[in-house]
Amino acid sequence: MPRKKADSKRRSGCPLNASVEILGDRWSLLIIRDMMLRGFRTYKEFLGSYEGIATNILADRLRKLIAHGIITTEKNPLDGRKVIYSLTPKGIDLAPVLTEMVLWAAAHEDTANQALVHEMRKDKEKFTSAIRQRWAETARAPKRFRSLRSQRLRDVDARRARRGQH
Amino acid sequence: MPRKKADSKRRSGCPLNASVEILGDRWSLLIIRDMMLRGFRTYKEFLGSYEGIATNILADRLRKLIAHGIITTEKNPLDGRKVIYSLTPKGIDLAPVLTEMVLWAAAHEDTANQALVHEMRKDKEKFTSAIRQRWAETARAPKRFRSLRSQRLRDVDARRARRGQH
DNA sequence: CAATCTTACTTGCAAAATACAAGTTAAAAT
DNA sequence: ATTTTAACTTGTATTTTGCAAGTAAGATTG
Repeated sequence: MPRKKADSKRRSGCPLNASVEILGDRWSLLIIRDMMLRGFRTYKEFLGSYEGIATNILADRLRKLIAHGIITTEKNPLDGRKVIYSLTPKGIDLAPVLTEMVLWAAAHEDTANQALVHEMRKDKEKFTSAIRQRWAETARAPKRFRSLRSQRLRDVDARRARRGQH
Repeated sequence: MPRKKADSKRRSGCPLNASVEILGDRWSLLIIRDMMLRGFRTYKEFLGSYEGIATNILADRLRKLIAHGIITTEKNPLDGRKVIYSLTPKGIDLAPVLTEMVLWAAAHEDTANQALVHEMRKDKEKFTSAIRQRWAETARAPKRFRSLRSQRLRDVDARRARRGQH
């Protein structure tokens, strides 16, 4: 079974064209950014992101990212409503692409988040390997239990806080 | 006069969002690839590129790339019909972005052009600085005369060849 | 345990972007 | 003087996007 498969409808075999066909829209990379940098894992979190993606577009993009093997889903066993989205190795490999796009815009456009940019610029390698590190700790199977447990604790806290506000 | 200017309509200040709003479509980066890697400079060359961009879309993308300061135009003084498109420093700074996108797709998708990919993978820095080098030689003002002269000679050759075919 | 929330979606429709075909205009070549 | 070429523009159909309003399954609350 081949791990790579040619998309028969592709306009050309150029690797840049492949990237552009998969990632070349106004939302896909922002979703990946939210997963990679902000640790977002649920539909609701993506919906709440600052840029304000529409719910139908979000559903469509998630579907496409899954189809391209960039993310995967699993159910949260502690709350059957929640779907947990995770980056695959292919997805986490987009870290250098994101990094270069951030650095380019930071150099040539008027943008915010200079702290992030400085960290990236200081040592790209270090930055992307730190991303990988966190991903390996939270998203991969071996340590899943810890991850789910801390998620559950956070949920309990959130509920308690909400009650407190009413 | 500030070299960077905030786009008031931007969805967020995140640098990745800026990149995605400027470059996030199916054609812009392909045009930049053709300029950077294939040395394309004219409308007709872009139109003839393998992926087959539609003429109205091409005109629109070129206009937007100019508006964003990524490319510039000048008239070819030897042929008043021709417009010469060039990458600006901001445009050539996209080389690392292109490189990472190519390497990502080459690693995870079924793509062609393995020679290019190997060269990129062997030494990214070397590759992007070679791109810069060529750009500095052909696109910048100081050596323009040589560039235009060789263009004229190529035109003459092309005409001679066409006549030969009839 | 019935009513109410939450979460992750889907559906319908208007507006915008894209693609395709067919012009148009200015300059160059014949 | 006529034809060709280069760089576009102008319709128009199709596709994609965005917005508002559902819906269904599961969890929480009184």
